[in-house]
Amino acid sequence: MYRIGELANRCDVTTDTIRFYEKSGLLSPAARNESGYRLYSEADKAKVQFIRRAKNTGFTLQEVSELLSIRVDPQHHTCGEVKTIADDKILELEQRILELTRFQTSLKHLSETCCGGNESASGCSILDALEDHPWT
Amino acid sequence: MYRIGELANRCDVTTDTIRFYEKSGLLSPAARNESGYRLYSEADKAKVQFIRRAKNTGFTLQEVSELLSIRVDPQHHTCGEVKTIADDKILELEQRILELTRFQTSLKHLSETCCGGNESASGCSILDALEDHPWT
DNA sequence: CTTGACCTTGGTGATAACTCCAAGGTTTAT
DNA sequence: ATAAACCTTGGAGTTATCACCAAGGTCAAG
Repeated sequence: MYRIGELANRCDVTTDTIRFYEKSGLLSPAARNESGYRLYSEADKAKVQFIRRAKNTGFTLQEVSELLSIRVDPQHHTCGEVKTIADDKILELEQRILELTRFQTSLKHLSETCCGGNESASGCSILDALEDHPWT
Repeated sequence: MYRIGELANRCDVTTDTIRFYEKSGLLSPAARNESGYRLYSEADKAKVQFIRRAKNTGFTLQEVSELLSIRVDPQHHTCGEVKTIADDKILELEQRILELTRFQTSLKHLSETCCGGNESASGCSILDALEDHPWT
């Protein structure tokens, strides 16, 4: 069992962040010791790391909460619900990945057509690159 | 030339958002009419749409500003600079796409192993799926 | 048994990216 | 010529996601 500081260290967040996640209902300590210190388990650590990853991929904390709620109370979720939530998110990610890829393609085009030298960048506009390769 | 309301409509944002972008230095109207109304060109429309797309792919407005500055003042940017900025963003996008893909793979695994029926979802946890297919 | 590093709660502050409002001027359709 | 629909500036409010601070309790080391 970790205390809050050690958990924070291992997950590369601050103690404030962990308390904030608790206040937001995403995470509660596995236990408290006699003097009220929060104590966390390995599962809690996995949960924090999950939250960070999900956040980095663009989910809001509320969406993360929705994802996590599947575990918190499995009695009140059916497999059908789980599948629906997961499949929704999969599609959402599909879209995001597509958009990111298109953006990246445009930037690659820009980079390739840019001479890269010391000349003024008059012909090297991001918008020009995007106009040549429209996104829709 | 559009007035602000029409530009907003065409770009699917509010007039407040456009004024906010102006205040943030991302966009200024091509002109003003005699009574002070903002007037926008097609290029301005392209710019707003660029901002929205970039934002959707996870860039902050500050980063968008950095990208746009290439066009705003091409005299003071060399092709070398443009290439550097673009290549940086390309790498960044590469990372984000990777992470999104990993997340998606995990969700797909969850969805596949989930029976999808009316049973309680006791065995169908996102975290379990992630533990089976660790991300690092 | 004191010092320093940790923990507690409760509250305020910070930043991004809007969003809404008020008081008033402008345009347009009937 | 007037009502509806638009525009102006300036400023205040909102939501998400934390970061920081104060006043005090806890614990291990020297």
